[in-house]
Amino acid sequence: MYERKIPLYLNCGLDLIGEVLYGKWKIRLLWFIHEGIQRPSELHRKIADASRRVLNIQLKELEEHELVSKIIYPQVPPKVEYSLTEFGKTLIPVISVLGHWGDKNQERLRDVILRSSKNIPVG
Amino acid sequence: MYERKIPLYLNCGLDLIGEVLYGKWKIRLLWFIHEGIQRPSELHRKIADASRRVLNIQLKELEEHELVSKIIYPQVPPKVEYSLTEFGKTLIPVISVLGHWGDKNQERLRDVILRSSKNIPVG
DNA sequence: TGCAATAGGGAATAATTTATCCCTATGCGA
DNA sequence: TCGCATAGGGATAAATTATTCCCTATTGCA
Repeated sequence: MYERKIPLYLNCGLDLIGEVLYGKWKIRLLWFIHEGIQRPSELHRKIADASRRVLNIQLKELEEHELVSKIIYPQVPPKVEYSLTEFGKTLIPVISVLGHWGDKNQERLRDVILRSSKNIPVG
Repeated sequence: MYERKIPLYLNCGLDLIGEVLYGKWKIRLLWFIHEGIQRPSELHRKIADASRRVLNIQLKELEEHELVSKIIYPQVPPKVEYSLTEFGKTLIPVISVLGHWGDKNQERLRDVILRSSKNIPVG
């Protein structure tokens, strides 16, 4: 397992929420699970850009952080279902706020992000 | 300059806000600037854990994303001041929501994060 | 039998992000 | 003159995160 070399910063609320939400696909995972997409294979299909591997790893972290819970049905072929814990559900309004801000400012954001990524000076 | 090899995902609002807020120190920078700490040297002192270099880079990205604006006073020794743009100010309530959730759940978060980072199974 | 679907781990590598170190430049005060 | 403060860039190394590829196992279906 990977061992951190730079310590975590857990001083304030912003550090803490950052720690559990930081990860390329985590917010999306939480959101899709919230929307009822609960089986790993479905999540993989929905988030096709991500490698299966990372999704598994990030799901496990979400579980360790008690944001989602996992039920393994003793069947073959295997069946697994994720759902939000009560704690995880409290994050949904927070994620909503993020999403709304992004949606509301879509055009401008797309514009500045693309311009910045191409390193075009601000006109 | 670094050239991306994996394309950006700019589909929904969550992707977009992620793109501008992703970066180890960006939220903190926005917050401190919001609180009136505006000169680079002050920001460096406040965020002492970060290397000066990255702060400069992330400030420049925030500027390219039109969240902060920069005034360079033609003086020696140089004087520079950052402030939030109108657009940047609209992010403050969003960051507040993040911070509040983190503050409210401080203890639990600290607990699960530390446990997870030490790879101790959920008891 | 051969292949798809299911869930997921190991190892190695690539991509990306941060950190470290050193350099420029100027005026002020000891 | 020496050293500090100011702001910030270049090159390179280190740390972190994500991707790719390959492997396990079982049942059902053609």
